[in-house]
Amino acid sequence: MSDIPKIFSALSDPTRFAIVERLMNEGELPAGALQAGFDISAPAISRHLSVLNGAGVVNRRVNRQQRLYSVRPEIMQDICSWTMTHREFWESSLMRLEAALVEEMNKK
Amino acid sequence: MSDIPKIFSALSDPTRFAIVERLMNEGELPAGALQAGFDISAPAISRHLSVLNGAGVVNRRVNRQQRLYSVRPEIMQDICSWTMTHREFWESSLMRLEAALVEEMNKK
DNA sequence: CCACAATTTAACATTTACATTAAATAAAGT
DNA sequence: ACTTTATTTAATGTAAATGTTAAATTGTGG
Repeated sequence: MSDIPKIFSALSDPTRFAIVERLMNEGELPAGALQAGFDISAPAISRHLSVLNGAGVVNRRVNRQQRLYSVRPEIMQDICSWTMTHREFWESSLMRLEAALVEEMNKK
Repeated sequence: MSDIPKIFSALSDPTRFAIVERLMNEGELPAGALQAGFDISAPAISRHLSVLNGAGVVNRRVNRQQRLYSVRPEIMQDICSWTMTHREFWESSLMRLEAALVEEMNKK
């Protein structure tokens, strides 16, 4: 299994989170296209991309003088799977909360 | 919707991640019980719990001189929901990857 | 009220994260 | 070869995170 805290660390920065969302919505993009839209320097974006790559969140591909980045879908599946391993906990907890709310309503 | 990067930030620390997993498996626990098992000082654990609480990941409840902590199930649901909003992206991507693998197999 | 137990806050040191500007690298086009 | 384009690496400063020990807080019980 993959290192979930490391993935979360990569996604904990708002800029990196936005980059990943953009890549999922728009597909593979070069570093330059990602810089546009973030009020931040090119080296800063490059570092963020390097962090994402280091955590296995994105892939890097070279095409001419561009570096194209894309989200590794396995990472999203890993996060989803992690929530699922605790699904019994949170689904039953939420049901108890809902039941407690209904109780409250009936009392008043 | 909730602040996913903030939740990820809270869960990016290995100690905090382990605390949250323990709380989900064992249920509500006092700070002291959480300290045991982590080779770290009580104030450090207290700070980690405060960070988790600040991000809305855990709830704090007072009972006698103990502070009891538990995971807020909504947070797990929020993370799960976030992956689901991008499900089309990652499921189709994974299918393409699998198809490409099958192609490779057939060639050889 | 005093002592104990559980936990947090304060003060401090150290490491890590993130931004910037300037310089380096890589690939193409002229 | 020289210039332009795209991106990264280096050097540096500053802010934030994390750990420690010591002191303060909060609640129980003699």
